[in-house]
Formats: sequence, C-alpha cells, structure tokens
Amino acid sequence: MARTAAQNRFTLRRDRMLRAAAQCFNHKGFRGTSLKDVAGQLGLTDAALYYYVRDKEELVYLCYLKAAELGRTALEATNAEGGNAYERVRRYLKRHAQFMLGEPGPVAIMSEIPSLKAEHREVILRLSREHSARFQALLRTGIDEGSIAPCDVRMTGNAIMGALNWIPKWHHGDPAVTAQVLTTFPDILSRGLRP
Amino acid sequence: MARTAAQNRFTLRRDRMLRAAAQCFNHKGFRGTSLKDVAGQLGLTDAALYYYVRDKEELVYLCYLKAAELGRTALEATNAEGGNAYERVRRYLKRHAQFMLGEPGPVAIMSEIPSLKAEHREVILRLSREHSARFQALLRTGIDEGSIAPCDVRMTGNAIMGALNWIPKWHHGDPAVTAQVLTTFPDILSRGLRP
DNA sequence: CAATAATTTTAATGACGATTAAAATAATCG
DNA sequence: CGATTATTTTAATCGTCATTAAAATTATTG
Repeated sequence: MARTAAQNRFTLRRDRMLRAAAQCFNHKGFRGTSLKDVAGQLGLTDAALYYYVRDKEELVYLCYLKAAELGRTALEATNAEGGNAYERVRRYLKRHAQFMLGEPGPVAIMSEIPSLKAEHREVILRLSREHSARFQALLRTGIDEGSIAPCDVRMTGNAIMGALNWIPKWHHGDPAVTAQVLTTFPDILSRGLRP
Repeated sequence: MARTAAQNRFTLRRDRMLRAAAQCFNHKGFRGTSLKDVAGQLGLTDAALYYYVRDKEELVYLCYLKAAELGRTALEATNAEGGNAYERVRRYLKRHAQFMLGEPGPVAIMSEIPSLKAEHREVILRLSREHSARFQALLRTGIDEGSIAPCDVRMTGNAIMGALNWIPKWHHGDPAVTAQVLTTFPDILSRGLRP
C-alpha cells in the first residue's frame, strides 16, 4: 500500500524537524532549548511543531529512537559486510563517528534520559542496552577468535562509546576536523584491542 | 592571616552546595535542575542559595571552575610523581576516573558551556584548553622519549577525555562497578598508547 | 545577657516557555 | 474553479522558576 503524497511530505518534514531538534538538544540540552529555537531553525512558529508531535518530550523521544535505530543498523550493516571481529569493530567505529559528526544529519546524543517520561525511558534504555550488548558480543567474538585481545568487554565498550558520544561536545563543524576524526578515531579506538 | 570561623564555615557550606549542584547538573542538566532541587538536597530553601552565590549561572561556573582545578592539580601531581610519560598518563587516567566516579565528591562534567555567560565561558574554555594542551604535551613527551607510540595527540586526547567524561552517564554509584572502572579504565585507555 | 552579625525563610514579582483552541492560509483533488 | 484537507499562525492560558526584599531566626561575641 503506497503512502499518499501528503503522508510522505509529513514524515519528510518531521524528519527535518527531528534533525533541527537534535542539533539544538546537543548544543543546549533538552530543557535549554525552547520550541521556538527548534521552530526558528525551520522558519516556523513554535506552535507549528505541535502538528508533527504531541509534545516536547515526544520530540526527544523520537530523536533518541532514531539515534538508536541508526546505531543498530550501522552495527548490523557492519556485521553483514563480513571480516573478522576486529575489522568489523573498526568499520563500525567509523560509521558511528560519522553519525556523531552529523553525517548525514545531526543525531541527538542520548545524554538526557531522565527527561523522558517513564514508558519512553524504558524503551530507549532497552534499545541502548541491547545495542551495548551487541557491541560487547562482537568484542567477545573477537576475543574468542583471537583477533582482539582479552579484555573486560563491558568496560571496553563503555570507554569506546563514551569517546564517540563525547565528540559533539568538542566538534563544532569544522570540515577539516571532521575529516581528521574520521581517519584517526577508528585507529585510536581500535589500537588498544590488538592482541 | 587566619580566616575567621565564619569565613571557614561559609566556604565549607558553599563547597557542600557545589557538590549538591554538581550532582544535580550531571543528572538533569543545568536548566533541568531547579534551585529548589539543589536546596532540597541540603535541607534548605531555594532562596537560601542566594546567600552563597549571586545567581544560578554562578553556581555552574563555580562547579566548572572547581572541576577544572581538580583536573589541573591531578595532572600536576601525577607529573610531580615522576616516571616516564606513559606511566604518568596511566596514573593521571586513574585520578581523573576517580573524579568522574564521584570521589571525593561529585564533579560537574563540563557539558553545558553554552549556559555560561560570556566572560565565564571564556575563563572555563581557556582553562579547558590549557588542560587539554598539557595532556597533549604529556603525550608528545611520551612519543619523543619512546614510551608512547606516535599518534595524533589532539585526537587521542579528545578520545581519552571523552571516554572519561562520559562515565557519569552510565555509572550510577554501584560500588562494585566503581572498583571495576578504577582497575580497568587506566588499562583500557592506555593500552592503545604502547609503541 | 545584650548587641551585632550571620543565615534562612516567607512572600512577592516577573519573565519565559509549553501548550491549546480558534482562525487564517496554503495545498490538493475532483 | 469549489470543496476539502493540510499546515501554520495568532492569541490566549497556565505553570514553573529565578530572583528579590523584608522579616524572622540563629549564631557569635563582647
């Protein structure tokens, strides 16, 4: 069943909205960004956002949902491409870094979980835990097959994710830096994994 | 010139206040925490905070100032203890992790720089940049003396700092995890530095 | 104890921001 | 074009929260 043109336009505009929101949230935090901020980036009035979203909280929720989905598909795509676990980790690191750098669009870093309402928080936390588990499983695979040195996979996963998630805090769009991150981060973060 | 008892009590209470604030800020963000939240943790009314601080912004500012000072002294103490650059890095990583884990008291992670007023922001950014520079200099020393493998010191510094600064996002006080972090993080973050 | 200083509370004030309903405008479709 | 649907704006409302001044309480000190 094909979606109508109107439905397509709707989801397209809502996606643009989410990207604008993600950018604001990364910059000023959830409570620090007013709906007027988000709307302003789109040339709209704050009230217009309510046509696309129930309330402000749903805005972050959708941002986080999309971030989780991106992370998941990035990891799946990486695994699908084959190679040993070490190589897969490296490819994943590059993909994740790309998201953090805002390619293709700004992704909200999930640093305001407490702002979510209970049900949404559970969903996001579950997705987040699942993703961590999958990444840690990949590390374990590497250890078992010998492509990665034995390590505490939980803590190693936390360290790597932290380094990636923190990128938006110091990266402010300079394209030269963007390129530098993409070439160096996979190396830096994976070098410690060699046996 | 000895400080009077009153002055001592004042700074002591203000320090306790800053720790309470840091905890709140880390949990709910700057705008997400009301002064009532902070005051509540101390058994006070929100208005009482104004006896210790000019306004809410000064509260974050002082938190960040203290965080910067802790980081600086940690690095200096580490350097003073001697050893080659690699060993110093490892000791510093452990100290920094301790701060992030809330020992001796909660330290505000500097993730809301835009919330600061212009002058304060400059001060904090300067301190932050100076600290990064000192850490990167330590890395360079290690490269020169051969205790650390050649690398992009700027990106490596960013990666390590990110992994550390992200800790409060997933660490929620479990003492077992705290111990685990302290033993594994210096290893994990420094293993990639070996030549 | 009396006097003075230190600390906290009570009780406003005012701004900002989320949210909503109704009205206005733009787009689509027959 | 006319009717219907989609989208956005205008104009309230409401609550929260930072901030302040004055009053009340507590501590200190001579």
